[in-house]
Amino acid sequence: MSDERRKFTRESAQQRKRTLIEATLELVAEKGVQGATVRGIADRAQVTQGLIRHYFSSKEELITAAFEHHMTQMTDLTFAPVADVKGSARDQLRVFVQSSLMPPVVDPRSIALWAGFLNKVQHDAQMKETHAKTYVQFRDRLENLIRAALEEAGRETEPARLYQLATACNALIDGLWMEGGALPEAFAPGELSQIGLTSVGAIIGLSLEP
Amino acid sequence: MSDERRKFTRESAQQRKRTLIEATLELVAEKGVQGATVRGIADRAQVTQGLIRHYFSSKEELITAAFEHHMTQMTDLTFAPVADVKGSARDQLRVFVQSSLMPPVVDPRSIALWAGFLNKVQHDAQMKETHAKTYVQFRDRLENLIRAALEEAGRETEPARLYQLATACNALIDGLWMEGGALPEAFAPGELSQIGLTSVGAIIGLSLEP
DNA sequence: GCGGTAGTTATGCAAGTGTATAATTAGGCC
DNA sequence: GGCCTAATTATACACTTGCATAACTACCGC
Repeated sequence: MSDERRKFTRESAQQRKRTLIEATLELVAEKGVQGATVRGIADRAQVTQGLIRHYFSSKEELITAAFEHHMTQMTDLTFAPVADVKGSARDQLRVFVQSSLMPPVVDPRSIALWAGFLNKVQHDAQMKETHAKTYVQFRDRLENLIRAALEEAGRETEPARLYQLATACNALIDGLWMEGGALPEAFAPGELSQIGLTSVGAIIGLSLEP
Repeated sequence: MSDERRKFTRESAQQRKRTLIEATLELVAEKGVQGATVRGIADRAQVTQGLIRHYFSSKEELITAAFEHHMTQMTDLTFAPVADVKGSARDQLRVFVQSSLMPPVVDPRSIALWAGFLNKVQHDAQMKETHAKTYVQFRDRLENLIRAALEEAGRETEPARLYQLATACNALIDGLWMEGGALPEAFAPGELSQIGLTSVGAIIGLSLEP
């Protein structure tokens, strides 16, 4: 009697979409966008493939939704820790750099997702916009933190210079993030944060170490 | 008379393999590894798909060969410019940083390839090794250049500190490389090199600007 | 010129792909 | 408790995929 019709429970649209998106992200991280097949996603989410079409009009739409969900989550993850800091601007900058270079932000899965989505990002206008927006958001936040920390130390900085500093620090953080995710075993816990703090401090000329 | 058998010319194994590998790299950059189908690669190389099997026992093998070819080429591209520099160690470091942040090293295609191959790199032992080796090679070269430049300036540096400096500069370069490739329109020509030079100089405490 | 061989093309196949649609059934509502 | 509808499953289809194998032909050595 193995050919009984599968039992199921109804779920809210929100809940189901979320489950499907999370299954999608898992598979994209593991096998890339093309490797994340409709059937694979359905299996992972413990539903049948037809249900995907019920919530998303195409695989394309599901992928886009998953990408947006992931980007939002990454932004939240990096911005949340600094929101709790009540200390000086320098402390806020320090926490921002540190938390950007620790799990769960630094994670092989994050890198895999970034890489998995990149092709789509370069071809799909909507995803490209989401990507650019997230980048600018991160960079601007960093620039503001740097400006505040420098002002606090009594150092006025002209905008062009500030832009350069933020771009450099952003690249440094991204590079460490990438290396930490791509070669996880190459770095001890806390090592990336340590290097990040020292180097951002050197770039902007203001020590961030306690 | 459209059903005539296709005309062809015989080529050396080396030449054919190279053509196939280059077609593969183009397609992986455009659509990722899964999107680079055997038929698509054959089309791009202007041969029929059966020929691929004649030179590579599987798609897997072709992908691996293409990856290795690409990594070798990237390494050559970054190391060649500095080999021509006869000046001081500081000059060599300067040229290394500059050329790593200019075309053809900085290129949307390079990023797309990096991203396209990443999944395979994380799952395939041979590709993982090639990747790690290339990373270490680049990092060590950078470390040696930094050490030489600092020594030249009369500054001895302990190994642990040197390791940190090299890792940080490496991350900075990688981050700028990534951003330049992923958001090409966001940077003016020469801007990445400029930011790279200033920031590497700040990190190691030795100005690289002429 | 002229075979012969290996480089190349053509064809076929089973498995997997996204999408469409019909058939069921869970669970809220009266 | 028994409908009724929307959530879910099941099935089908046309197409693509990597791989295998048979058929052909360009070109080297004689």
